[in-house]
Amino acid sequence: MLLVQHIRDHYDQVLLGLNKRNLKNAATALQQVLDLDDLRKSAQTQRDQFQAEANTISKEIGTLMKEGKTAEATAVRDRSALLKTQIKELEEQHEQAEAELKALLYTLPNVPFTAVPAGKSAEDNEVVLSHGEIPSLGEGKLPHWELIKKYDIIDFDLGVKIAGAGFPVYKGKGARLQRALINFFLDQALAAGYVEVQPPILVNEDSGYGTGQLPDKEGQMYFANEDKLYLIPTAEVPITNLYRDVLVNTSDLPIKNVGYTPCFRREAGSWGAHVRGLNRLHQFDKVEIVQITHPDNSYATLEEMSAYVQGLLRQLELPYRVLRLCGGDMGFTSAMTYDMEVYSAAQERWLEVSSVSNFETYQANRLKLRFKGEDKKSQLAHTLNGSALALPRIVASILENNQDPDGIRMPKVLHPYLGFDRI
RNA sequence: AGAGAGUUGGGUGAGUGGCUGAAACCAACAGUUUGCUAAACUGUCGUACGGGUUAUACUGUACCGGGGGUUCGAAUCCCCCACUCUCUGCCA
Repeated sequence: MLLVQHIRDHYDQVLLGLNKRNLKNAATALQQVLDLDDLRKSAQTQRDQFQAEANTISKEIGTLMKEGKTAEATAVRDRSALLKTQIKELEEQHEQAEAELKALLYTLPNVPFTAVPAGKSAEDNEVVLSHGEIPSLGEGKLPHWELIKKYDIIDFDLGVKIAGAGFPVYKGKGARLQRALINFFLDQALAAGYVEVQPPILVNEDSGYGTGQLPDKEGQMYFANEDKLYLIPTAEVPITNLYRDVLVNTSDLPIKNVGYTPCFRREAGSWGAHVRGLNRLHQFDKVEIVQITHPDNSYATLEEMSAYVQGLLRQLELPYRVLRLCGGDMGFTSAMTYDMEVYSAAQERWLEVSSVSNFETYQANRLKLRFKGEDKKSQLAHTLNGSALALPRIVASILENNQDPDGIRMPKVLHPYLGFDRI
């Protein structure tokens, strides 16, 4: 959520940023924010004055009663009653302005960082770099949804029986590959200084608001109605919310956490020709890295996290490219995002396997995640996160890129985790 | 799921409807002193939103799990909700 004070102080910059996102009526919305805030303030100032008077009167009455001056006390009481109705009126004004302001702020996305390119869709994203060679497979190359049947390692039909489309069943070497990747990713993160956490995979409403999935993406999360809990779409939600309502010391920063969780996404309305096989699932596994940093360091950290994720892809021997997302394609809460895509050689297309973002104070403001600076004033920290990595599309590209007539070659780094080197 | 108990500042923990933004202790921070360490002593020490100021100072209001009510006045009384703990039940 954007800070009103920030909008006030950097109006032009915020407006420019929101325009970069192609947000309609940005200027109107911002002006409305300021108006509502003014309204809120003036109502509060007046209410506080009346309340102060009422408080004084109450004390007077107490004294008068003690001294037995009942008649005088009753007289003062009338004034108090009048104040009370005025206070109530102003209170309502204040609450309404505040509620409207909050609702409006919830609809405003984060302001893109200056380095974010303008643009409307994925086509306008900027390719920052590419790495690795795109393998040229001969005739008879199979897409991963054929390979998994051929080698009987992932079964979608069984998943349909148990749950529905988009819930695969991993079997035999397929299951082992999942476990190997998870352990490999976790071990790498540990080596890079991340502290592992195993969070709940169902979260309450407050957590959903904390990281911005609510109210923006309400319909995209599975909801356990009986207990009012959401199944997490990403470990970002529970891990970042560990720090909701937390005031940390500057010396505690940066905080680095990594966690493996299954992720659940309803993906309502996003099924089509390009989502066969592992390309899009309702349930998938992901290892997520989260950092909480001092505002001065967050962009250096973003680069560090990007480099870290690229290191994983190199070790897995996958050709990849890094995109800097344009304003129109960036997530609602992000100030800048890098997407990492691997090349899937049978499908002959790039697949997004990681998204690394800096949210600046956007999440921290909702979370009330602050640190005490050297001037002993508390200020909002910056939050970042990234997939490191999401499994299904990694699996898809490993299977497709490494296929040969004799089977599928496994990346070297996984051999110790797998206990085999081919499928 | 049933019954009971509870929820107060960073922590522990007092608190008869006005003298309580809240005792005390601990922690933290600053300082004094004994050669250093330890100890002792003194002081500071919640958050949010306003007013005010170049910035301080100063100042108002709210907050004792959340919401509502009674009252001139609520941490304290009443109602609803959430959560935690204990026992019983169930269970990996």
